[in-house]
Amino acid sequence: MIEIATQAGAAAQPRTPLSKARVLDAAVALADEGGVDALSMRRIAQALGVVPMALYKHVANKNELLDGMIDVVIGEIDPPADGADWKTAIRRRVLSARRMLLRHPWASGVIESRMKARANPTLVVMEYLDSMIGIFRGGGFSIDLTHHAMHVMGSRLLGFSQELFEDGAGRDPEPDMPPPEEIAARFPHIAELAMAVAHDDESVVGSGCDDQFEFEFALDLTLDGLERLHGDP
Amino acid sequence: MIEIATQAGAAAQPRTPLSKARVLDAAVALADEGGVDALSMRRIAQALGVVPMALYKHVANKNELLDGMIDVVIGEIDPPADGADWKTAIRRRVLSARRMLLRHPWASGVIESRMKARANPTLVVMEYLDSMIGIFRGGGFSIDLTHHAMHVMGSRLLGFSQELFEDGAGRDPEPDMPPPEEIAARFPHIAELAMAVAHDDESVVGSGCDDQFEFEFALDLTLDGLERLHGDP
DNA sequence: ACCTGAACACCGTTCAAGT
DNA sequence: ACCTGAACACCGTTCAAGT
Repeated sequence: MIEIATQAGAAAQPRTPLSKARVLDAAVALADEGGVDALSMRRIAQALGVVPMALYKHVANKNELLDGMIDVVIGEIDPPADGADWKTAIRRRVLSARRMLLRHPWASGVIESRMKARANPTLVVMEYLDSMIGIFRGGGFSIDLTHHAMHVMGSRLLGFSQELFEDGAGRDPEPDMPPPEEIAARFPHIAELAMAVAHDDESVVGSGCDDQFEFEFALDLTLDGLERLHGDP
Repeated sequence: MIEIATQAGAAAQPRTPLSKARVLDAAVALADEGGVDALSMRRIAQALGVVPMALYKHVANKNELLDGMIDVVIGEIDPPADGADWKTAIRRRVLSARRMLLRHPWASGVIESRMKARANPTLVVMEYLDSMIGIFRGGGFSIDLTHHAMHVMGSRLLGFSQELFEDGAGRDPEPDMPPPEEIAARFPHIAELAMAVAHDDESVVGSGCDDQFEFEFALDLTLDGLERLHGDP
């Protein structure tokens, strides 16, 4: 009876044994809902009903955990559509990657921080890059142009927007900020642009700026540029 | 005598009173030499010969410190060259920003993390953006095209390379990485590219890839694309 | 042999005690 | 009134003690 009672009590925390996949899934879920700041070894362990040290049996350290989380989300990107020309194949895959990033807003920051830390790309990321290179090569790009294309695309290959600022809506008004009219007077060009954009599409609430449109605009400008270089060498 | 001895002892730590500028300069210097991970309130205080809490008289918290550091390095970017057409004016300024980023490798990460935190851009950053918008407008860009141009340029306006990976040289060989020949077999397109690049310019040691050239290549492809949109609407 | 609690060396920031 | 040391609530990770 004592054993049964103990098992009933243990049923609150999952009985399925810990695995690397379960640790990574818990970490991704935690980051999805609370952002990357809410991600700590202690908190992942708590979510799994496990003592913090138990995690270190499945991931060597936090960096390996982050790499594993990257692999999980990269795996969500659609495989390359076959039969399409290089331009639409690249385009579709990048847009799929962007949808993944919108589901996992923490991912771009984690990927970037792992790059800055001079970490090696994971095998999953290399697989992704290899397949992207293959699309350019299959489209008839020379090795040199493919090399340049990979640099030109850069993080956009993974759906990064490369914008300076995120959507401005829902930002805390800072106390030391001058009032809007003074801002407008000091930065006339920003004010002019903000006015025009706000007036342009009144339908969209918030930023008054269609992120998806701007992303595709920039992506197409880049792909068109590459196509031109590919066409007349 | 005791007072003199005390002053002589105090001469080891700077006697000039603390100011926001001195705090920021110390923080920038610390980040320049040790990276952003070496940056902590406690360590800045130590470098200034001051108790940690003394910093909070000049910066409200660490976020305000980071914003101040951003302002310091943005201030190092050359002012816009007047008399030049829009394209060379933008080009020169972006290249100046890139030189700044190479001097302060931590800056891009700090700027990005402040963006992700949905912080408002500082007045110094807004001044920079306002002047960049002004260059496009002065070059005859319509409001709409200027708006798109600012999105297309994105973080490249501040000299960001937007590359997926930094220079691969000097990276720790990870233990779980397969041997090079297996990598080459699993990722044939990457291998082909790496071989070609390494063979291409044997003069450059390390990555075998000219970062400055690739940056300008991508920048010019973008500016050419904008010029084309500007020219034939 | 395995698991894990306590401990270590940090961190940003608060707060009360001391001058 | 001002300054600051100790303390708080964290963090990733080590390590020895207990089973």
